[in-house]
Amino acid sequence: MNKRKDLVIISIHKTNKLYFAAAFSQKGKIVRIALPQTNLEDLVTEISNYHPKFIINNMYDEIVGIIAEIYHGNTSNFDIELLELNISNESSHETATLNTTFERDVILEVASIPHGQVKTYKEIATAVKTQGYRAVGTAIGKNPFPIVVPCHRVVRSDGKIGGFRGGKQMKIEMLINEGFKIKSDKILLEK
DNA sequence: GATTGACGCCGAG
DNA sequence: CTCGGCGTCAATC
Repeated sequence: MNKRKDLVIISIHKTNKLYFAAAFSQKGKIVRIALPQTNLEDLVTEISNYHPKFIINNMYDEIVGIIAEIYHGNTSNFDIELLELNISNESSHETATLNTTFERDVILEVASIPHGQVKTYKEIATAVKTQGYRAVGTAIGKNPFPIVVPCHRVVRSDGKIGGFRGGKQMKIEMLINEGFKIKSDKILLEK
């Protein structure tokens, strides 16, 4: 699972029923975002799988609050500069969170999908100049910054929803929050 | 090398 | 519409 040794700061935000959390490096950059959970412990456990050394502090709660808003479909755009996009094998950055340039290319491409729009895995693949559609799916599946990097806005070419780390249900919920209509596992393009 | 994916495409029922 | 089978390629074993 590629554990990091650096100390991270976890900040938390709670909405009605869901807890949100993100891990920040010493430089104040986001190194990982956790998918929301109803249980606070599960949330922290998920992050600690990647960052065993952490402290919980409320200093970034506001940023995590913005992430929660995006999850709920608000249009607030997020400054991608806040994300740690260094690659681990490229520079032995102790704060690196991505593994390869391929992953970064894919993540950056997904990050460019505007609120309220979707793209297909194939379109992402074309954009990063590969025909390895499945490899693209795998890279998106490892997205360390869900919600902010809107991997939920990537669907299959036949209109089906496709997979999601936090379960297809959560992906569907996020798309509905953004105004999409979904019928029997397919997304309807005219909202 | 061989296997495994958050996929895509085509053809057969 | 559903399935199988094959294409493709990066990561992992």
